[in-house]
Amino acid sequence: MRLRLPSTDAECSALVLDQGAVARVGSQLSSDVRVERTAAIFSALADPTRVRILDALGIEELCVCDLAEVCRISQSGVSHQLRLLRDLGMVAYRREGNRAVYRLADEHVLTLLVQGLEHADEALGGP
Amino acid sequence: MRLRLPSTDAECSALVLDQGAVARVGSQLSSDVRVERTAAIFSALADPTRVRILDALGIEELCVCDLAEVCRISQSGVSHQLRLLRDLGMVAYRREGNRAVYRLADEHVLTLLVQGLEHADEALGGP
DNA sequence: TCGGTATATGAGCAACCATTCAGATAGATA
DNA sequence: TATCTATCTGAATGGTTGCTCATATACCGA
Repeated sequence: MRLRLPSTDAECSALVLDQGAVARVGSQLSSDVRVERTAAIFSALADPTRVRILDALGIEELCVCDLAEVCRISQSGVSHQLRLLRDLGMVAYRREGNRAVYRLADEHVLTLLVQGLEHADEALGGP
Repeated sequence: MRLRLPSTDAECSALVLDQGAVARVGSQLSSDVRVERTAAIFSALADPTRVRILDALGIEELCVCDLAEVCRISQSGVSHQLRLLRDLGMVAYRREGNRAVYRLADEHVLTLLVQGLEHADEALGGP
């Protein structure tokens, strides 16, 4: 019993070496939506500017202009990134006169970020 | 006292609204290397194929060919991604005859992955 | 040594993305 | 109302990247 039709990829003629393992793993593997949503979450943290934005908001809430200063990119650039983070529910904001004051949406975001930062520290002695 | 020279960006004329906040955050912000290393780690998890690879290896170790089957891409594609993950120290492998059997490098990788997966589950009821 | 098989690597391509520029929108002040 | 400021948004662009094809390397059995 084969798990899929022959690939269009010419090189994969043998298809599977250990059918048992493939079946076991295949049945326990996360669903496509779950995998894609996870990748999307990590994608949000996969850019230095966004990491800096979230790191900054983890310290205290800031308006767009000040975020631009802290992140050393244009205000427009920050705004684009903030929209992305907003759409993903990672940051929230309130209007205060002209300003839009942004903050982290919840603790969970900070937890994930901090774990990444710590992981980065550990990688110091790595290859 | 201004924190930097006037930006090349035409629109950011005011530069900073709350100098105090910018100074406070700027002094506590993570260093550039730390931020970039963190983004690099998250980048490794920012692709559905790599999430699938790590998720699969979190269940049991697999050879390249079987990983290709599980991830439904070509063997070459998996090999490229595995090299990336290897260079980042996220997976390790042993040779077994012709095969290269891959496994997760350490627990920390799985922890990070699982947190992302759980975060993805929570986002179900989101916007 | 000679095929056959498993993996790795390089080139090329199509898609995506982060940034900036230019302009639009909205609130504050006069 | 008019003006200034803060933010947002669309378009254009340079750079990155994930994939496949083609090929190279390495290991095994005959």
